[in-house]
Formats: sequence, structure tokens, C-alpha cells
Amino acid sequence: MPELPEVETVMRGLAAKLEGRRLARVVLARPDLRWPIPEGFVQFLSGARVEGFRRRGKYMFMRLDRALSVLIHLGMSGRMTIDSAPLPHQHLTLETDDGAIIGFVDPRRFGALDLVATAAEDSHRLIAGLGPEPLDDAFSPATLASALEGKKTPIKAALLDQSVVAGLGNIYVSEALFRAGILPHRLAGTIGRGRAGRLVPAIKATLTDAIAAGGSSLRDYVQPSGELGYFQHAWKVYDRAGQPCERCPGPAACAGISRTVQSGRATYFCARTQK
DNA sequence: CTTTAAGCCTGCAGGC
DNA sequence: TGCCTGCAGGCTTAAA
Repeated sequence: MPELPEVETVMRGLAAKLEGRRLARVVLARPDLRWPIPEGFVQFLSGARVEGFRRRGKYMFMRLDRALSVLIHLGMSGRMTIDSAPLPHQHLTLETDDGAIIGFVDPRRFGALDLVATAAEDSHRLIAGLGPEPLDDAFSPATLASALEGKKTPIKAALLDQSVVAGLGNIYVSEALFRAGILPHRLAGTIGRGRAGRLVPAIKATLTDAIAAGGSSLRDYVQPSGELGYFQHAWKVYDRAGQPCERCPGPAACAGISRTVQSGRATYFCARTQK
């Protein structure tokens, strides 16, 4: 489900409820999600105080006292609930010392839970290979252009590669490429400094706008508060095949939003304004 | 080395 | 109504 804006939104919701609280009760309903959950997971969390949260790409860390962090990945269908009755596929339940109930629900179980020393978060095997944070200043046209240099994959696939930039998924790649006026099929190696100069700001603006809207809600995504994100109403191309492109003057000029499949994933674009 | 395809799981929408 | 197929926000692995 969740790409960077959804993970950021979820993390903020959790932080508001959990920071400074102690985990009074921890219940794990199964020993594994995508991978086994480490031995002693429940014991390490039980009684711990939550110091803070950090996001890296689509991963988040819940930092506990005792120099330990819980790595949380929502995968495709993962979500967090606050003060909700237990739901089907709720694999982890946390209860705080002030009575808040946090649930981790993930029907498809592509998500992950792990423990890592706080000082070693960046060395975790799922984190170590990640590219730059797209909203950091270090993610610039120069760094992106150099990361794409010589790449023979389409730019769409390159931006989905988390080692190029961390946090983009299928929705926001389509949206950012539309915003930048770049065709998803264009080979990454042909982006160069000029187009990267449009693409990087487009990525940052797309993500910033989506975070401000609380992410995109489709299927089962809600903020932990139960509130829906509303960025899905701001999609320009994603899931809009056949609909008019708002940048084009009308049907005479443009056939509307196209949908194709690239490496097994749906891609949406305007064939007239993206090159 | 790089790039593509299959697989992991469940749930849901659409076609028959 | 039920069954079947395809598809879904991610990521890893094996194969090409």
C-alpha cells in the first residue's frame, strides 16, 4: 500500500499517540510476516518507553529506550490502527500505559517487523542499500542525473528502484513523471542534467503535496486515526486511464490519459505532454 | 555487472 | 448466486 507519503502520515499519527508512553502490553498473533519476527520480540517491547520515530524510505523505526528500535514495514496491505477494535489479520497489538491501543494489520503479510540497535538502524539489511531521501537537500538534479547515467531501464523502473531514490512507489512515480513532463518509457540514461532539473523538483513537490493531504486512500488505507488521506483526489494520471488530461486543451488535442504496463506494473501518462 | 520475471499472500471487482 | 481470472500501494530471489 503505502509509499513515502502514507508512511510519513502513519508515522506522525503513531508518534502523536506513542511518544513518551510506555508499552504496557504487547501481543504478537503470529511468529512471522514476510520474514520471521525475531525471538524475544514481545519481551523486548514489553515495558519499554517509546522515545521517538524515524522514517527512512518506506520504512519506519519506533525507537525505544534501551537503545533498541523496532523496524516496521507496511508492505503492500499493511496499516496501523489506533483505538480500533481488533481486526482480521491484526498481527501485533500494543497497549500503552495510558490505555491507547495500537494495531498492526496486514492481510497479505508482505510487511515486516524486526528489531535493530538504534545506533545500527542504517546498517539493517533492508535499509543499507537505500538511495537518498527524496525530500533531503542531498537529493538534487546532479545526484539523480549521476545515479541514472548509463541506465538502460525506463525511467519509471529506475525511480521504483529504491537504491536510486528511497520511498517512491507506483502511484507517485506516475504522478511525478507527469508533473515533470517526462515519458515513463524514456530510458533513464537519457534523462541528463536538464530533465533531472525538472524531475527532482517534481518528485519533491508531489511528495510534499501528498504528505500535506495525509497521503492517498485507496482500498484499505486510512491514517491511524481512522481519517482518510485525500491525495487520491489530486491524482493527475494514476488510475485515470481514458480521462481527460488537465494540461491538454481537450479531446481534439489529446486522447486523454493512457495506461500501459511496464515490468508488470500499471503506468499512467499523457502521451502528448510527456516526452 | 545489469535487467527482467516470478513469487510471496489475501481480498476484491468484474466477467461469465 | 457462484466460480474464475486478473489485479492491487512492495520487495526479494532466481534466471536471463
